[in-house]
Amino acid sequence: MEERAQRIVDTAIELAERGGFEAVRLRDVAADAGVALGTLYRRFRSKEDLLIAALEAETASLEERIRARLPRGSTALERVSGFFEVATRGICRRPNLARACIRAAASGDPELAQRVAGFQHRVEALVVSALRGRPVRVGADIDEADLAIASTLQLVWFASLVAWSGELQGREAVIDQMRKAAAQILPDSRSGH
Amino acid sequence: MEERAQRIVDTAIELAERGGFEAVRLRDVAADAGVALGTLYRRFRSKEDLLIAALEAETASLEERIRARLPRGSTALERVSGFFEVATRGICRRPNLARACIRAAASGDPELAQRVAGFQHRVEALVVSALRGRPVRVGADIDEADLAIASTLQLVWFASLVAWSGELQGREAVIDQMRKAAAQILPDSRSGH
DNA sequence: CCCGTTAGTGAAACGTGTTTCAATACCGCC
DNA sequence: GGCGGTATTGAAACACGTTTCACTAACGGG
Repeated sequence: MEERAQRIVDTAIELAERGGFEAVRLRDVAADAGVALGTLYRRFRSKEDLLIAALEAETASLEERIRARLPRGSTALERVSGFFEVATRGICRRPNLARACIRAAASGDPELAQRVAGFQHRVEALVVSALRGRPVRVGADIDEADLAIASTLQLVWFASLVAWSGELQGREAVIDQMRKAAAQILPDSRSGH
Repeated sequence: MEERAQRIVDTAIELAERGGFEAVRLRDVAADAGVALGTLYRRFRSKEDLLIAALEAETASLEERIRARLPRGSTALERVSGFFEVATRGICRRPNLARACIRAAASGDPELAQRVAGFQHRVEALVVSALRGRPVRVGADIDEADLAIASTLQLVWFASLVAWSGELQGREAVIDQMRKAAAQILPDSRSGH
């Protein structure tokens, strides 16, 4: 991404951190980033597009931190629960930003669906990594059963984060829900490996 | 709900059916319902509020139809899968309306969270009904384990519908995902009852 | 160095969600 | 029937996402 687009995204992240979705006023983003409104719209089709770009940037950094130290634990359940705990805390650390990105991701805009799918696949890869206890790349050949488990858990996480973003439940409830879901889904036979 | 509010919601549903979220222009809703814009805003705090009311109305009618003939099947898995198939088809029958309601439900507005939670609890009750093979009221005393299963499946369904509403996947993929998730979660020992 | 093309700018305009307000209609009560 | 209070109306105004456009700056090839 060119420097200009990067600066726009950074500005959007700053504003979102401060005041959430509504605080990301595109006139302000453009002004703060030092570009004209038209330039912003040349790079990003919509506010949601911009916030998905922010989500991607944040995901990349979060992913890096998580991959650096994969959750330890002797069973798949412990590792998967650990992953979701770390990931949830990481996301909820900046609640306004998170809410803004989640809202953009849940907007249901078909133009953005592929990008949101990319995010989901990255989460799935991280879940599979935790399942197996060793890193797995996005797009690598993944066992069908593992992928099915990861896919379901990722959906639960997403829905749970939407509920969190509406203040229907707290951060700990999300973590708890993921622990429960993981316990329900993971076959015990998988505990060792 | 008074007749006036009801008429506003009905009008919103009509417009949403025809053209989705954006087609529900509140000026048009007010005009078509024969009330002033201010009157609409006295009853509904926002566009999302109005669409959640539409969701509630639609849910009530869908719920009635589903309760009328609970999915048959000798195992919990069959019944639960059957429920989600019927429910998904019922919702996807009017895709524009469904997308509009889903978008409102996913907006993450704390003002509406309780109402969205109400919807989720109704779905949970229906899932538990399918699990047990007999009707369960909303708010009834429900076994903790059953509720945990229903809660997880309901979250998967919601997230899957969000993906559908973004045209990331088709209606059949949602049904398939629910079948898979149910198979993952339901303990085999529960098959009989 | 000039030229054509592309990116960027500034400002205005449009659409739609939302708010506001003065004027009016309605309705129960004395 | 008059009165007070509340609901409704009509219209305007505001905020912000989005589009448009005429103008200018930058830049790479001849």
